[in-house]
Amino acid sequence: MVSTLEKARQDPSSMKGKILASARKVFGEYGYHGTTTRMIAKDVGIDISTLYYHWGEKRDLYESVVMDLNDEIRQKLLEIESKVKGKSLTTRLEIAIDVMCDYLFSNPEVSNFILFLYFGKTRGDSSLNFKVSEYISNIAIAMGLALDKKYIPVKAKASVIAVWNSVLNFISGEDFFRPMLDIGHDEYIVVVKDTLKFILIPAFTQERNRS
Amino acid sequence: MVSTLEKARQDPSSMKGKILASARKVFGEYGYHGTTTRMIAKDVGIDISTLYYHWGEKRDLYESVVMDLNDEIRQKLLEIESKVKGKSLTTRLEIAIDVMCDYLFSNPEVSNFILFLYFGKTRGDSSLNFKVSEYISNIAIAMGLALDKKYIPVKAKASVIAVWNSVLNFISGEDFFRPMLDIGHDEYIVVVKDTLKFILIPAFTQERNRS
DNA sequence: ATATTTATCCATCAAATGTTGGAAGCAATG
DNA sequence: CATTGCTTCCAACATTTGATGGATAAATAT
Repeated sequence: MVSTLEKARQDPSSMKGKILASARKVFGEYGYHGTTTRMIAKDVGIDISTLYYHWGEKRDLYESVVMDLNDEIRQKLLEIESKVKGKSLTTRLEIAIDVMCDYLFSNPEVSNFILFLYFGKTRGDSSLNFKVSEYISNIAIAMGLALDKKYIPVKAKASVIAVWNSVLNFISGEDFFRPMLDIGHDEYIVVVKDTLKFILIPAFTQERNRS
Repeated sequence: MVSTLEKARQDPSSMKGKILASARKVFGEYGYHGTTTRMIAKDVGIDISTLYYHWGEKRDLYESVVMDLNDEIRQKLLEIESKVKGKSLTTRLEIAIDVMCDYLFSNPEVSNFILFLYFGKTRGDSSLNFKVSEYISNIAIAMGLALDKKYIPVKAKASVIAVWNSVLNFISGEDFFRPMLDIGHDEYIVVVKDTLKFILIPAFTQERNRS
């Protein structure tokens, strides 16, 4: 399963690849239960049987999307990790925010999909395990919030989670929030980046002397 | 519709009230499409026909939940507004975070429901308008982030949105995030409040001198 | 006590949805 | 050309799901 999945990723022009891309998109918009196999097939432009021929059950297709996303995000985080090496904490945060925002704004269905995964239950089968856990730890280390790889403070992890969530929310909630701000898409991107930096950088860079 | 809705809120022991509460819970867990009318009926402990007798179509029930939540949240925000009056900015933020966290941790289905509303599309009919817009502005004013009620800076609004989202995410994502932190529920609440304060208070209280 | 309204359930329907079988196209191979 | 294997579509099936009609009981009114 994994090998065929990777093949589909490597060749987005193949039918399996096209289906996977559409599935990601539609699942991301409507969630698991909100998506019908017919919707995905229609998005690809094929008959529903063809979809089943390539991917089997709906659940299997869904899980393939999860694994696919897992890989893609791990790669993105590795990219960030290498880019921030040796920089100051402020610069590290700025780079991380910029790279993640650029990536997610270019692939908005990604953050939507992940949020569904976090907060929505799927009837019947137990929820999938999206391996954020290791990501969080890696980010904490890359950001310099944890010194010892063995022991990462709860506060550091929680902070990373908060940041990660903020990013996802701004991207996924654009349709909801942008009208409130009464600005265009491009300006929205700038505002999001600025706001994230405005909120996050002081927290992590200043000395804390609070109760 | 509104009057009957309010009646149901006022009397949670009535059948309409019990259905509304169950609907809120199940819709919050599984989203609109993930929820079946039979699931709600089962949660209440009644036959599906009885549910339809009281609330009519699924969509109507769903919209009633939205309106119900709207009222409840508006009330919560008014409560916060009165509590923070005259306090320092730091204290205002602390109070707001505490009150909202306490409320949402006691009613976890609320934040889940709202997140579905933000990020999930529902097939067919257009999305409901959850009136966050006015909330955001009111909070910005109550927090002292905006001086002029007529003109609220984009940055202030965006900041409030970020805060609001962070709270919702931590509460809704407890099942997902708490295992990463390897702590219990009560400690999780403490960590969430601390993390939010840790991140948010410096951002809003310090003088900013950034590019 | 009788009539009327209200509330609940059982059985059922129609549409939507996940899934499959089989026929038909199509390319490569012998 | 015939055969084989791969791909696609049409049609259909079984289940789920939103929704309703009608019988029955419980409450209320007259």
